[in-house]
Amino acid sequence: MALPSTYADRNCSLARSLEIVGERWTLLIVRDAFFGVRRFGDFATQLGIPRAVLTSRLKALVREGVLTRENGEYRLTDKGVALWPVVRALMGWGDAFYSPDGEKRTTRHDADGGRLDADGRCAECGVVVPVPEIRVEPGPGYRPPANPDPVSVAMNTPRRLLEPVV
Amino acid sequence: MALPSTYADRNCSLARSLEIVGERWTLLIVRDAFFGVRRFGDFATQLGIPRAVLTSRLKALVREGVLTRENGEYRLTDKGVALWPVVRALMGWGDAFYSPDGEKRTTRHDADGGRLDADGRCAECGVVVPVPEIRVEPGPGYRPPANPDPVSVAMNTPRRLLEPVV
DNA sequence: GGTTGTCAGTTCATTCACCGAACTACGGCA
DNA sequence: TGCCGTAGTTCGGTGAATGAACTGACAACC
Repeated sequence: MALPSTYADRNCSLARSLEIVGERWTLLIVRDAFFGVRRFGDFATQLGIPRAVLTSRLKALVREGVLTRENGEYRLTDKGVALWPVVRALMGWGDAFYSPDGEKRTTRHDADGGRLDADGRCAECGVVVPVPEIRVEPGPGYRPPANPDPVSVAMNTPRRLLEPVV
Repeated sequence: MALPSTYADRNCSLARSLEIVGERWTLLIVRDAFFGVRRFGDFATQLGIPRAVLTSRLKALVREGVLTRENGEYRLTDKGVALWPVVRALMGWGDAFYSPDGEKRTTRHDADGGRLDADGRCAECGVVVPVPEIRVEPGPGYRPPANPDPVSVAMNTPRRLLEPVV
């Protein structure tokens, strides 16, 4: 998004956040990182994003401390992992209003298999499950794509968040 | 944002949500609506957004059922109010990483004055407070602007969400 | 050593969206 | 009738996104 740097309303953290993650593609890159995508080429093929734009976005995310870049792999930092409630809230809203057959992805507590509610709390044990212990799997609203690329296939296989797709 | 309409990953509600609220300015307009802004001119002055862009965004939000337009006033629908967790999550992340003196806005349960946690739950009575019963007031990280416009002044006065600024 | 392939990123011409300022439409109202 | 405020629209200039082609580094293989 890149609101004007001399932004009028400096008193809103929403505006501040959007300066970082509000630009086009950025939050989708972060989502892919949660789902285990780490390599430049995998982001590019999964998102269909122009490579120049991907380069620019990854640089910005590394500069802002949302991702780290270590020997060719991009990974979420703690600051990046802290974006999970944002991703969860947006996925929840989309599921609620644009997915008539139910959520497209189900999240569970990997340890006991309990479903997670809108706040990320496990229905079995009641704790707010940390991101690395969340398992994601296709939900009732999921529709398999016609020509899936290998990265998408891996992403839609039941898996824990942050685990590499390799 | 307006991702290409022939979007590759139709299986992600995050992408679907971003098609609606991911464009530049859109979420700031929604935030203003939560804070009681209802009139075209008030959105324009408070956000400093080009009027043509504001027209386009408001039309899109009405078309998508996030806002209604009734005799010159734009208001959040239930679908729009359902975006509150998204706004709250983004404000929380910005507060956590870009506001060293603490949150810029504090949310309370208007009935008993209890602080709300990250999930919107009242520290006093423990319930998840419905949006119209949430009171917002400047927090410890708030910095009064130099030349505040009347709309900003009204928005930064303690008030309940959705109450008109007039 | 040379060929082939892959991966990560750059370059470039085109298209598109945003920007700011000026302009229009329209309803009060005196 | 003239003036003012609100809510938009129009328009030329500018910057960013797009997609395709290109570069350069590196490794495997023969």
